Amino acid sequence: MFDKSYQEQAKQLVAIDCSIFGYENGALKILLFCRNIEPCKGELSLIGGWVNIDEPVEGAAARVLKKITGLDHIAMDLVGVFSNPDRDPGARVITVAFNALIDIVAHKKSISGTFGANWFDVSQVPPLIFDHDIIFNKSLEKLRKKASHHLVGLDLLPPEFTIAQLRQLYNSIFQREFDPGNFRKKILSLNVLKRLDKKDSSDSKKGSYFYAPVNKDKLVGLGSIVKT
Amino acid sequence: MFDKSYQEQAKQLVAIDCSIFGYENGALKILLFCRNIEPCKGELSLIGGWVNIDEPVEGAAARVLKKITGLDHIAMDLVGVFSNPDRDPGARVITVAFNALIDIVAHKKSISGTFGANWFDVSQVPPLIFDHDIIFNKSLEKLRKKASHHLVGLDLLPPEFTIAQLRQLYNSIFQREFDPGNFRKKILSLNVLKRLDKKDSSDSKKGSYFYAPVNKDKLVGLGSIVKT
DNA sequence: TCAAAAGTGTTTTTTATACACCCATGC
DNA sequence: GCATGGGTGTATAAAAAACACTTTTGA
Repeated sequence: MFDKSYQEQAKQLVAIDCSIFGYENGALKILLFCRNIEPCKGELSLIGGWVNIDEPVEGAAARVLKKITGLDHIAMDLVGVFSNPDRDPGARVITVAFNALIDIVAHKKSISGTFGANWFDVSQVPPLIFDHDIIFNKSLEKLRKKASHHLVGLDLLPPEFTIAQLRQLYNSIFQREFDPGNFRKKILSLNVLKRLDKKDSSDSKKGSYFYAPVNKDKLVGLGSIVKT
Repeated sequence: MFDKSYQEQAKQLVAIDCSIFGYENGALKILLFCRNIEPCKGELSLIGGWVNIDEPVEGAAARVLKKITGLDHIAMDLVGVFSNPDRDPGARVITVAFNALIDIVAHKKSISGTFGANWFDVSQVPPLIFDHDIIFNKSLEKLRKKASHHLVGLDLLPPEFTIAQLRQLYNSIFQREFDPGNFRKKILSLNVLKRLDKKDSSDSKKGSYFYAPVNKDKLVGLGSIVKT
């Protein structure tokens, strides 16, 4: 039901922006970049990139993430489309925003510093360029929504982790304290984690067992994990 | 963190598509259109339109909806971005998909027939052009997700409705039978509807009270209405 | 009078929450 | 031994689900 033919229609610039989340030292972090072109050169932003005409927007996001992190198959979710005509003072640019969740510990060395990238605690994010503040806020909201019915820990934590580490991650995502006993029961009742024979002794004298997902595909549709 | 300057980047066509949902005679319906331009002229599709360079994507969607339905302020939600390079055989077109919920009864006359538009029961949707089948499926999924924590009835039903009508709407959205007693209790416990003094006698001898929202703004964040 | 849907009440089950308490161990 | 976080159990509260029953009234 198009009211103008394809030829008559104006084309426009399309970009993607990614909120790259990581988790380290009990805090949820986001990767921010020092912009190296005008306008707003030198200011902080989410990572972005153009969408080429021969790739879907998810492809563009994956390409940018690969370049930044060296990783394929990063967990990604659509956050929204930001398209106010004047959102980018350089030109009319429609941007599609994604969340990306990565395991900082395993990949920190290759990321931080390069591309002018630095991790920031999500509770202490400085002002960003354009509408990136708005995008970031919506990203965080989406992350919380996702975490409430999906074990996001498995993307943000190393492949083997303790229940306490997962709980602390949830504490930092939702900015509240989950009861250790109840959280453990809830998570284990989902039947998606198996206990390993290894223990982690860095956080307690007794040591706590490592867990790993039984099956990465079984981590969706878990019902509510936490109330929102 | 753009790797090419604005000038070097290829521009592209951006469109919106809307899944317009309505509810009538106990069935959830979607408005489909007979496409009047090539390619795929004469086949069925969702309603779409180009995004102009001086408007956000939501603006384009609202503009198209206004043209089709005559209505402003239609409830809209982002469904997703569909951008496979070959999704539209006519050209590379990135489309942003939205859900729109409208009250069929009040506006049917002005819609059906015009623009080659017709309402289809969501359980009997014929094949659509391009990737519109995929878009439609995702739209339905999003509608269910929204309905599980938001009283979507208030957009799909007339301004005054009975609890039974709302329940039947939920039955048709989720394709299951909600218990009349429990559904009533759940809805009324949300404290967002007020009972009117009028009764509707079309569905029962006894007649049932009409209800209306106390405040349109209070209909978000209601916690879970139905389990998903 | 009776069928049919509206509306209310009760019981049972499930789930969430609060919190007491034992366990293992490094200091 | 004892402080510390891991891990388990239990008691309570809240929510969801199942379902019995009462009300109203047109046919």
